[in-house]
Amino acid sequence: MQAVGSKAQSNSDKAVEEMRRMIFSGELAAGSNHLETELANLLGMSRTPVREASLVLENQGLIEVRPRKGIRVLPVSPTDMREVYDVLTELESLAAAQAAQQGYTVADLETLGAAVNAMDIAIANNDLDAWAAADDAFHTELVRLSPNTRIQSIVGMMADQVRRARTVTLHMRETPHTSNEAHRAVYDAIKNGNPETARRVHYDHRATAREALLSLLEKYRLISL
Amino acid sequence: MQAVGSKAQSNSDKAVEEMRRMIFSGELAAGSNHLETELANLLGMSRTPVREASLVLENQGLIEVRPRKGIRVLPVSPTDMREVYDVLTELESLAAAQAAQQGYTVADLETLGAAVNAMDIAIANNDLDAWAAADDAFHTELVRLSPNTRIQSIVGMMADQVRRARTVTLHMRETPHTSNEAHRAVYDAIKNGNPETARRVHYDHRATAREALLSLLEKYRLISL
DNA sequence: GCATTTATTTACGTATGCATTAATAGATGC
DNA sequence: GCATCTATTAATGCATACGTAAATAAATGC
Repeated sequence: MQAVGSKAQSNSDKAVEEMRRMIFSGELAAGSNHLETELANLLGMSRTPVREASLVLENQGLIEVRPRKGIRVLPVSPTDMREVYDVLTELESLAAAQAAQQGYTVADLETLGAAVNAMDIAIANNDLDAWAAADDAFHTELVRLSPNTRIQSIVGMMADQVRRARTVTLHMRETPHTSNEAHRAVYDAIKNGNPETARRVHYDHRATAREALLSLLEKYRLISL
Repeated sequence: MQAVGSKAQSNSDKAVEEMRRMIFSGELAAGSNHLETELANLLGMSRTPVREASLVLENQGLIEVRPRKGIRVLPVSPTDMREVYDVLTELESLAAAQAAQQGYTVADLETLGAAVNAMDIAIANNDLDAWAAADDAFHTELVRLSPNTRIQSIVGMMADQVRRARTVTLHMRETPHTSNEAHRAVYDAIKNGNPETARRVHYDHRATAREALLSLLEKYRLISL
């Protein structure tokens, strides 16, 4: 048998998973360089799976492979964040519109609704980490409700970058109240089968979030994350 | 020294290039399966660079790696094309709007203008292949004029899929006159610094192209390309 | 002392070997 | 004749070895 969550994976898969985790946790800091041999030792495997993992992570935009300089964890600049948010804004809005068009039942929307509620509770408890987790869940579920699998994978990659930036910025800003209203409005629009409302509300929400983040980065002079 | 175009590349790079070429030319047919050893022999190298190339092409959505079944060239279905066009529609429209906002001079827009003219000439000569090449050039240059590098790479990947479908459909349809008018209108909107016009015209253009392609695929019962 | 050349180190790219294990063929029982 | 079990085949995942070339250090000339 095989555990539900994951497991039974190759070393190459484990290397991808571990390196991702280390990048997000900061164990592999942004801008830092690491030789293949170093990572291989660190992960207890040979260079081969590390090389394969590097290719995957490079394609995902998390690292850069520079022969003889090492594998470099890509720093995220304000410009990067603007690019990422611009893509997210367009594609998630379309996903929201398409989700609204699908004619989902309330049962289908359970996960999305749960995420909205979780965000409200997290705000009430002033628990920013729980809020971030619920926010992630909302956006993940939103694109999952779109039939477009390409949007799902692209948004997934862009969301990684947002996640990296958020580990730095999460506790710098005001508690995100208005954001929750937007999420609930998007949820309602999908539930009520109103594609254009869903699209517009989500679009504005992401555009607002983008500007809030960028001014935060500027305020704290965060030119590299 | 090093040739301008490419060269001085590793076997791994060559494998990516060659396999891409073979996929687009049909030498590696959609749906076909190929073992690592087979491709290695074909390309005159060992399995190692072929494996690395496979990972890259898998991330680009051109193939699927199925252990012991072989490397499978992914067929493109009408659903895939709809997904691809939906993403292209959103992101290229944003690129067009951003390009219009940049305040480019006519000199900056030379390549884009040349592509528009080339399309007109190709239509006049009834040369569909030249038209397709110019169309590619237009869309590539359009996103290059946007400052968003992520849009560039995502659109590049999606455009690959369009290219694959077009090798089949190009000679099936009517000569694309109206498409040229749209391209010129987008060019003009960018030149005149009119972001919203650029966005809207391009959006409608892509949406129209999508529907035209999908009805063509349906008409000829092309469920897999 | 500084620049330039030469020697050394070492990280990478690739080939190769091997254990593992999935897939297939063959054998056995009913 | 069909299902089930066993044996064989072979493709993969990974470790390892090695030649090559880049980066660094050392040496030489000026």
